[in-house]
Amino acid sequence: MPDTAHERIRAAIAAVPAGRVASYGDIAAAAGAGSPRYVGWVLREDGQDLPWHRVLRADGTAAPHLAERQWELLAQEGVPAPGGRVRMDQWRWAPEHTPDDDA
DNA sequence: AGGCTGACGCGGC
DNA sequence: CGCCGCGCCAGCC
Repeated sequence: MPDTAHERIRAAIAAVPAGRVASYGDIAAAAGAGSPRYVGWVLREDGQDLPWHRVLRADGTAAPHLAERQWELLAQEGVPAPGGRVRMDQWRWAPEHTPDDDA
């Protein structure tokens, strides 16, 4: 189990299966990052080798400069983004149990 | 040391 | 539907 939030975030993103998506907030929560911004920071620095295209905003939209690329990659996994927006209520990756099962 | 920014999220107007 | 501010963590100026 990674010590730094940086690694936990990378692990959380890598844990998202193909054909499913997760929001920055989901990743942050699953990794215990505390802030969704931290997720974006990690992806910018160390996300080139991660399935970053499976990470979307909470409302199902994507970052402007990556959107075109993101929809393309997601489409290849079978995730459609009609109107530049993925149906989070349908494609959002649902963890089977609570992430921080420390208790 | 202080202040701004960013692949965000949410409430308020 | 849009714009606004605040909180969040870390980095950069």
